[in-house]
Amino acid sequence: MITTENSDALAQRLADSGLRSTPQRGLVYEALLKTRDHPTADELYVRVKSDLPTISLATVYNCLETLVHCHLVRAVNFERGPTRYCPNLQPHAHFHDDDTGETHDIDLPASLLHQVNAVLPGGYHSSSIEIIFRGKSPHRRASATKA
Amino acid sequence: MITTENSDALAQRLADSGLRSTPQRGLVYEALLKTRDHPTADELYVRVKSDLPTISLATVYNCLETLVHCHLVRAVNFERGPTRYCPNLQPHAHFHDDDTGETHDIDLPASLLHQVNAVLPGGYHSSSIEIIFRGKSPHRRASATKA
DNA sequence: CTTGATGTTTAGAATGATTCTAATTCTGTA
DNA sequence: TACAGAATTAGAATCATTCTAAACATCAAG
Repeated sequence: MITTENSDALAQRLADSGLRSTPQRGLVYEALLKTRDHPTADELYVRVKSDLPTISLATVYNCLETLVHCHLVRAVNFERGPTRYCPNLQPHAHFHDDDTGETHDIDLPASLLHQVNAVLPGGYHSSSIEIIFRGKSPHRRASATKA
Repeated sequence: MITTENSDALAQRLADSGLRSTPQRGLVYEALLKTRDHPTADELYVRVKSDLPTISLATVYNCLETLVHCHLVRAVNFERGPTRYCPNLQPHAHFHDDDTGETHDIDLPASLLHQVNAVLPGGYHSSSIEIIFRGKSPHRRASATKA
């Protein structure tokens, strides 16, 4: 599963960001490519440890951060930090402003939800759909307000 | 902002679930309705404390869990638990199987992403879109596999 | 109106993922 | 070879959340 292609891609992407190619980074990436599941840092740590017993959990975290930064890997965890709550029960998406950290509600027409739901292959039944945007929102004032 | 309507709705929903209406639950709900932001449990704790100084953080968590359970409040935090990583760079959504805990990739046509993006009001610019489904997926085998 | 049974709240301890720190090791280049 | 910056490491620290056990409140039955 680890191919010269993948190794090269990794080395190339790292170089693009001015970063070094290291065994640890290679192994973490390799371990990730080897499976179709969505492992946690801890699970990867266990898997990589058999090849490189001296690797530390912190390094696995570091490598993952690097891989995400190089756009070779996607972090499938949506919000870092504490859970937030809202009393808005209408179907809506959330927009996270990268600059201010604010979360805004975005109304979602029912028709769009149907269309999104329609991409599910047969046999899948969703009880909820969560849509999160991330980016820049229009500022009302010069200074940022909270959350 | 706290109206008889809201109080009644709360009492009603609680009753529907066989739960009691308590000052703590009322205050947490009220505090949540009072603002359009998306407060954390900790922020709500601070706000509610001025009305009921003896309330504890654990109670705020409990009340929020109750409100979510009664469908009066939505928890805007997507994944509890550790971050997961995937090397699939194609645009795709994630489907969380409620039964097995597995995460499956769902392909997303570019056209759908454009449509989703189109719901953003003017001035919003998203750099990423995350779509998470939750529900039941078709089982291949009788027993569940991991993650 | 007493007595349970059960539901709630509370403070503080425990958990668990992640990040930080400071020391060590490595690598590429002068 | 030797230095500077990058990377790794182990372990401590952080922080949101959950757990625990005890105290409290409330309702229904006698």
